[in-house]
Amino acid sequence: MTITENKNKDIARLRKRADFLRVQKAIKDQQGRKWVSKGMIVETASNEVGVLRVGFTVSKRVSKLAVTRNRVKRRLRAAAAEILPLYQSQNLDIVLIGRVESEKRDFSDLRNDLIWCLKKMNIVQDIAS
RNA sequence: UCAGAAGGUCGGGUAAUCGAGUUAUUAACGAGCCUCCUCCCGCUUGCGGGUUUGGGGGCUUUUUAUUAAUUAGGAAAGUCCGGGCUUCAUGGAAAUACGACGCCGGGUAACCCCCGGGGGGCGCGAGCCUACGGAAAGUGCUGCAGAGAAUAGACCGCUUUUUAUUGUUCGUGAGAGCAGAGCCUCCUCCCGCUUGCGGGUUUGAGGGCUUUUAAAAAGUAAGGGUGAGAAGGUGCGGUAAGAGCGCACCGCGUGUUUAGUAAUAAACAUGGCAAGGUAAACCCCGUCGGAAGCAAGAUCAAAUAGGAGUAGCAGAUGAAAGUGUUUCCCUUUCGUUACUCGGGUAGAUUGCAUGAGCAUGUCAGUAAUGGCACGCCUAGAUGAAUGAUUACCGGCCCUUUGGGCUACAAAACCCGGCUUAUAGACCUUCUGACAUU
Repeated sequence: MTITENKNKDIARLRKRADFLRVQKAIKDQQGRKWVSKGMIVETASNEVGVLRVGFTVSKRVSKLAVTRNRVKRRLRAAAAEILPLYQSQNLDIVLIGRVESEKRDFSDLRNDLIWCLKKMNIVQDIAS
């Protein structure tokens, strides 16, 4: 409703291959964290930018069809757009990795998967309604 | 009505909430440039200048916001052909390799594409399929079956000759009994004259052989059988049986004429007739072909390494390069002097959306297509937008208070094609069968 809420909607995106590789390396070095749920895999690592950034990875392992991969990516993006603005102040890089179930899973379950993963990694202490 | 054939169109819709890219408009804050007034300085006193003061106007632009428009395909796919575009090269001659293509004519920027025609094959038909030059240039391969599979071949069968054997009846069988016809021979009979020989539409009697079967030799490629394929097909003649051995028609080869731009077709004449298939096996013949690709390339540029470009001069006996390879000719470079300055990775910008473009009309053409007129601008991303969620509606199917299905598949420099995938819906023309009038 207010101006501040509108500003919070905009989440920075990870777009360079180097950024993705940095998150992977952080997890390998025990600096970052990774949690697997039925609908997606969530990887996190802290960054120096000071704001929350998110990236999406859907490989050909999910589906050989480009149509399906695009749809999975869009659903993940829609879920992230609903949840992540609430935690925008944390300086984290988050990578969401699509799975085979991501396409057919109910959208509400997909949303709960994201919250559950974040909670398990102690990023979110209280589940906001 | 049912079953088909050809061509074409479409391939979900509405609403609500939330959201993305591009373009344009407007506004705000900031930045840059230009300009006017003011201010300051100089002396040439109406001109020049400004690290200066204050204000106005215009243009460009980052970010944010508002509003509006627009945003996946018929195949966007496979990346199989043909081009545009870009860079590297770019001289002449000869030999040779590699690849693609292959009936004829036309269309096109071009094609392995399209259209029209011809030949061949399939279908009752509408129509469909066709990699469709050469197998008497050579080499290779050719399973199984079959007597024989490529300088053909004799298994069965048919025919002739020779040898051996019998047909029928009875009998389980071994075997026993018994006939007819033909031919040969001896005796008899008759005739002739050469008087012991010759002959017989003749009489009678006896004996032997064949007809039945088997074997051998020879002939035979018509028949059976095998096969995808067995030396053209059908009929008549012919023959011991057969055979293009002869003839007629069909097929095939050759030649001529006619029709056609041509592929080819038809007619006539002529040859008795060539010897399996495979060239999507090598190959032969003919035609064509530089290479790499938007991660091409261009611009701006943190970093890193030391050169890069232009012009002049010199030039050997040598080395290298000249785009498939080799050879020859030819050319250039490798040296030095002078001048100039950037270089180029990460990253950014560009290439990047007006094009062999689309729609309508008209004219030419059987058509593909082309000419003309008028109108339109229609995705442009780059970890990659073109959507997410919910509800309702629509369509099809079923066992119908309900359930199921709703496809294939997403631009990545751009066009022209091909190929493959596709739930379902619709339109036009045509064919066959049945029924009714």
